[in-house]
Amino acid sequence: MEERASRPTLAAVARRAGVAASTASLVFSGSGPVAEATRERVLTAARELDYGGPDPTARSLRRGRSGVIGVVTEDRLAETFRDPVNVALLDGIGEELSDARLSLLVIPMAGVGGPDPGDAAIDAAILIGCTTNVADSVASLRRRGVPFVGVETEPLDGVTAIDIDNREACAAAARLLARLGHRRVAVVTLPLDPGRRRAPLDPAREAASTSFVARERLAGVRTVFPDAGGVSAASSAVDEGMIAGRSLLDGPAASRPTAVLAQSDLLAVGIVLAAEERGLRVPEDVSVVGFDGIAVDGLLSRALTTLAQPVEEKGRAAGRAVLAALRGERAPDRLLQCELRVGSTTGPAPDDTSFR
Amino acid sequence: MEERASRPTLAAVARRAGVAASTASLVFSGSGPVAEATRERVLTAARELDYGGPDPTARSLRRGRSGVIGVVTEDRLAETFRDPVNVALLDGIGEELSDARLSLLVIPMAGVGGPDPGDAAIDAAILIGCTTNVADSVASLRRRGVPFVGVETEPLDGVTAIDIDNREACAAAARLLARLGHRRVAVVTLPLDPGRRRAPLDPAREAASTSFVARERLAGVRTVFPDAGGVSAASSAVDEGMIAGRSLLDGPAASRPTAVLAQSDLLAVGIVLAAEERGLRVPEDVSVVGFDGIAVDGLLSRALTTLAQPVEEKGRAAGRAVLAALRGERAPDRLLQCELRVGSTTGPAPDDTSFR
DNA sequence: GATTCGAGTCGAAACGATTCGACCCCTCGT
DNA sequence: ACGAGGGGTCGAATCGTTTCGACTCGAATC
Repeated sequence: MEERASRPTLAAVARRAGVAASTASLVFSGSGPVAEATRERVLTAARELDYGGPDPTARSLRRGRSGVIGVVTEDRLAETFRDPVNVALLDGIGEELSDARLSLLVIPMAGVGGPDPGDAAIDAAILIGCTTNVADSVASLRRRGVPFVGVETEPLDGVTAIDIDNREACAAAARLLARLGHRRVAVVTLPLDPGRRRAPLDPAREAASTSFVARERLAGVRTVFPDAGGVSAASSAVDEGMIAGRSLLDGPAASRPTAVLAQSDLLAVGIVLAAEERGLRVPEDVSVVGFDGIAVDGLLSRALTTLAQPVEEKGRAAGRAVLAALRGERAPDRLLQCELRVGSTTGPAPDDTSFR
Repeated sequence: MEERASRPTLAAVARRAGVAASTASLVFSGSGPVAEATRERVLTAARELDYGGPDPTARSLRRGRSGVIGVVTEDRLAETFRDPVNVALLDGIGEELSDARLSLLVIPMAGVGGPDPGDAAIDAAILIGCTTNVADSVASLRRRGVPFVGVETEPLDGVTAIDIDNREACAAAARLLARLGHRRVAVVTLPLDPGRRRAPLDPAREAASTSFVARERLAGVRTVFPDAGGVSAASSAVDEGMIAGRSLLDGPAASRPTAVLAQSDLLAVGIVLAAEERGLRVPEDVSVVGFDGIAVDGLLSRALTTLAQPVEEKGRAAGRAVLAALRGERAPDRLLQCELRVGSTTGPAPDDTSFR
């Protein structure tokens, strides 16, 4: 394979067709009048030289647009696709964008060793799943003058925010548990900061947390259970949920939480598994609530009580917002509501002798 | 927002720092010696002007590389993410690529109204899930001189092929059914051609099919059941499977197939549902086999008999191959094996009065 | 003390297109 | 018949870098 035998250029095609490069350009871009005969001649020359059309990079440089929308994700590429929430989100975004003939560039967030979001040739960007370390990416995009929208990021100046009502959703779940008689509830949070440390919650860590989503969801629970404690996980995954579940469910029944609110369904599944591992029955001994409403049926043989978020609608909204940003407009913020979907992992609080 | 207030350029930074643009370039690219004092001066100037680093497009144009790998998929963007096989594949690809600091550009295949694969600024490409209409994309990439690898595409000249052994896998499933006494088996194929027509199989259509995967899988079945007929689906989806299932399972028991081999798990699920809809028991009245080995547990309350393919390994292999292609090398072809995973949707053929 | 060497810097030439203004010539209107 | 208008074409400038060869200057070499 003669790999890099230089490809023909527009200039070469023009020369062969006996026209100026500018005229040949007109033929391919379609902007501007060209005589039918000339067009024919240029197209023929292109075919003869096996010219595949204008070079995208050169075209982008000159035009100032690349036709690519960046999707900045928190994790490494590999992990982005492993989370069903991200996938559903991308699905929604893609739906809006493919109509506009735009491509989707998946970019890992700044600072994890991958390429800098600013190093990609993109016209606009969407920040998704960027919970812990959004600042670098935002700065990078701003410096580059790339317009962007945020999906569940901290409120950012001049940036359209597409959010779900995390606080109210979690408050609703907490109210359910309160109604069922639970008093000792624990929360398993998403990673709180770039270090992704697994550790018990404490006020200092919470205050220092860079994860807007984790803080909001926690705050929602606290509106009902002001003293709720818990632990933070290192990622949204089943095995992380198990680790967190073990640390919460070990110890005597009198101090054990009777309900656990997980900040993702995957974590929730892990907690259920950890409970079963310990011989605890769900929901008789401990209730578990998840978040997301993704299909976890494959992982769990029962219906998880969860907060179902309209994730595809969120994606579509983000897609529309970034399209607006591209036009220089600013789409209004959105705050989508979740639905509390009661499954079979929640039930009345167990009789608690320590309260008698 | 003053959207397009032109951003500072490298030249502006250089001017401010009192050095030549070429020297400033050296500072950012790191290639070539620069005095510490000069570097400091340039960096300071950059900071003062809020310069975010060299423009990626201009850099790409000059360097001839963009740091982006294209993933060409059959469907529209939106549909790409809806198929769990694609997602798992992307996951595997991303794993290999993120180490190389490359980004992933998802490009819908040529000819569906989206952007042409050649219109994207990519260094190399991977063709995935391109079953029906790969020719245009291949031609486009070739004309552009973009190296690429194919995942389950037709064998292509000079292109590394990452395949699974579709033929042998389907033959193995067919042997299982033969062993169970089945004689009348039908196949539900993936789309056979760009038209994605739903229709009974016939030799002419099969010969004209542009889908390598569909043909191979069908051929595998035919090694055991040379006369197996069936229908083609319009896409790999549960509802398509139901449509296909209905068309196969209507009619008297004597002519009805006793087993159906679907070319994807999603189709298989649809067929099981169609059977149940008709009051047929699976597997007592009809056996169903899928393909892929993805988690369909959420869709079906039983374990599907299926051909599990090593889809993440396939993705990683594709990632490694494209990295090699980027270096101008050609990675060897791979032919990965599938595993016949027997679930509870297959069983002995029903007693068949027409054979007595 | 002349010579070589290399670190550091610079200017100019790509990279491959698009776009703007100028120009030509033919047609149409009056 | 003459000016206006517009379709069609062209040349030149531009987009923002990187890279190549050349040049300078101080230090090391013999």
